[in-house]
Amino acid sequence: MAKNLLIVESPAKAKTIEGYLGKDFTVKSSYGHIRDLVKSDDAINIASNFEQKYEVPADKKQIVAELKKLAKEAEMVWLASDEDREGEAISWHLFETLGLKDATTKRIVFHEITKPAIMRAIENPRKIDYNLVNAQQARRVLDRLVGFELSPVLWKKVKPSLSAGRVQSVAVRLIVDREREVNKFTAEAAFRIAATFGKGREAFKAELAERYSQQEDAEKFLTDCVDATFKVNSLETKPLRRSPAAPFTTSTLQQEASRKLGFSVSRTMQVAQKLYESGKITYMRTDSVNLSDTAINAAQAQIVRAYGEKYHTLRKYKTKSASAQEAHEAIRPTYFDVHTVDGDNSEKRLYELIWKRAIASQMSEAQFEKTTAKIGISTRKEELTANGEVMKFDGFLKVYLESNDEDEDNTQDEDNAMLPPLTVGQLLNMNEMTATERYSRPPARYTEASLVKKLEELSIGRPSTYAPTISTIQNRGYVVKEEREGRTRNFRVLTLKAGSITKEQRSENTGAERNKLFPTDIGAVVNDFLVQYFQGIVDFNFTAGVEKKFDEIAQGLEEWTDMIRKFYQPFHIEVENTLKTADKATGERELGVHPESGKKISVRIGRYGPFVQVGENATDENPEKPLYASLRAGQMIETISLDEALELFKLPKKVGFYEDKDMTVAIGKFGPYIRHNSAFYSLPKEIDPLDVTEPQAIEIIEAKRVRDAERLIKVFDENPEVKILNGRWGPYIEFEKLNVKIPKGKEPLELTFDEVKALADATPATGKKGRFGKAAPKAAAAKAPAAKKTPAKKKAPAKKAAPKAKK
DNA sequence: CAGTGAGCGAGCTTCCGCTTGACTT
Repeated sequence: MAKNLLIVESPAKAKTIEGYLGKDFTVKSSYGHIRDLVKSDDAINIASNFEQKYEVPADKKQIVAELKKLAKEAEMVWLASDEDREGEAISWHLFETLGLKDATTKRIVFHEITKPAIMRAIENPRKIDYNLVNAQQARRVLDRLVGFELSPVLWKKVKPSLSAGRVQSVAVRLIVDREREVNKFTAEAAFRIAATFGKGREAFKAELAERYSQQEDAEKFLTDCVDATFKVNSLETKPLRRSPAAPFTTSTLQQEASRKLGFSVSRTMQVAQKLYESGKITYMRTDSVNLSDTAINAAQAQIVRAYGEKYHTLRKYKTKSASAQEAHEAIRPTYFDVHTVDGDNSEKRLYELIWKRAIASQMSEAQFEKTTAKIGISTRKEELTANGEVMKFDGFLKVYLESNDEDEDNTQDEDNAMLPPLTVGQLLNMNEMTATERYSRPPARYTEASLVKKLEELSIGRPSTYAPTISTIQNRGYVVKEEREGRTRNFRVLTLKAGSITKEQRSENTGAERNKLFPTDIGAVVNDFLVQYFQGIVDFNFTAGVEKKFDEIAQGLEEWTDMIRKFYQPFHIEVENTLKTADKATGERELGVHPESGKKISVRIGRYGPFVQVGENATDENPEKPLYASLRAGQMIETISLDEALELFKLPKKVGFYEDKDMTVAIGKFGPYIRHNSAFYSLPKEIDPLDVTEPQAIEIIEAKRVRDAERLIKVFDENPEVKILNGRWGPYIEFEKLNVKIPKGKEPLELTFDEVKALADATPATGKKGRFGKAAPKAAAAKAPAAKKTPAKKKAPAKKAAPKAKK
């Protein structure tokens, strides 16, 4: 039996440390927090000084039991959870729950998992820091009070099952605000003048700083240049240096993996977790840019060996973020001499990114020489500017270049091309000059990763919660991650070449979006409600403010219950007042009146989502019912126009008659469809649902029947609900409601009913509730539909069309 | 899976931060 039990938070960490410490130590993991506030409303007794009721959740019972047993047998228990607020609280919960004794318990901390760091920690034990624990309790209690008092207000005033919280509600607000900025934005066009000079490889480009909003002015400029001579007025050369970025934190890793690899933040974390568990990288949930001395030395050795001494520069990075708690190192490879790893493609690519970024962070600056040439025009006082950049030393760029969110913007291309040798006074031959109309761009919508960046800047959320927060706001239906098609827009180009000016109109696609976050109507309504009644909570500085208080508590300068009381009393009064006085929020907006009937047309949120209503609600005096139509995907209450709303009432519409039944056309969740004899037939994209003719509709129905017939391979006489079908991935068995795979090598047509039944019995039922069914039966019904919206599953329906079309 | 848009009012929903599995396509 080991004399010492050492408890850390993560099992992977436990394994590593066990290797450092030898036989006298058993190292175990608590798997994070082992206790939490009870789920019910009596978790915090407000009248009794915010006394909390904690419990060990079901999935932690086993761990706690094991730790308890080991603790009893050990001579000394070492609590080695992280050195931050949450970590200190974990140690305290362990102390309380395991029934530890002061005399046989030691608290130790380290910021890096290296042997010297661990040994140093063991030589310098301390006691649990109760100020820090109190700061965590304040954080926990505040979040619970906010979340569990605000959410029920939303259930009453907006819709059941909604949620609000210190972090998620601000995240939604950022997205709603940004969407409104984009909607408000009007693009302004201006002509940019650019010219090319020189021949072949010596050709270069120069631009005019001024922009012309009027075409006449741009044209005048070009006309003036027809007979002008061009001369180098001045040349300036100056050195330019670029430094590498700091090694990754959780937030910067998520951003770069999104930009460079196209990963969602949750994918990044899943892949990083795998790399961490297999010992390839250090811990992936960190806000620190610090590297251990061991790491710095190892990186240096790698760089010197691979690239030479002059490529190495020792650098120590300081974390910018004020809220950083720095319990870990930056994310880096465990061993710098491992350049690539085994595993699937995403693991390889993410590892490579982490390796390069960490190595580059210890490399020398890149050096450039930037040349600026001003070119005079004999007929105008303005000058053209040409920039050229020559790299003198690549430095860290040998391995890594950080990208930024504006990389897609290629309007400024070739900005750092090379210039040919030039001299002041030199006359230049102009090849071509253009005046191109360019539009200003609206602020960019958030991606998952740029939202994380913004939240981190506001000190909202922690490395362990960025990815879950982004899932939450999508699962609640406040936000959707979507593609949007752009529209074409014309722009004018004037070209001066060989002494004459030509004008042409070109077109570009604008406003197209990929994987951007859009607010939904419910997101906007909830946000506006919270902004109106709970300004203080959704204020962007709310978290920063309470964090300051938590710090004071951690330093022992303030009593945590005092702080919470000062917050809670006014907050709770606001909650009560809002419940009493606020109207139900539906986001209702009046669009105008119907051009023919003169009836009022309005949009609002109903039980099944946003819809348009024509006419007033029925009353005793006026029993006529209003007309309703749901908004379509991509339409919003805030932006829908009267014409678009009227358009929605053109469907469903009768198309004709076939086999003694009506055919109607409408648009559903999965696009336009024809309905005939209570069956549905999807409309191909090329056909506008408003223009479908009777023969077209019949053709579509017949085609679907043929496909269905081809799909059916065999029906069993024993049970007509058992069939062999041809699916997207070949033949499969449909056994009542269950889909069953056919084992390889079996001929589908030769299967007997008994064989099929045996296969079906061996196939576990897949019901959507299955996953939540056991652990949280109550949550199953509510969560199953929400889960459908997860982005990972979106791909399937999109691809479905392809194989079908081929036939 | 694709019509709906009221209410007799049961019983439910919900927060943020620490950690990993165990699920399916």
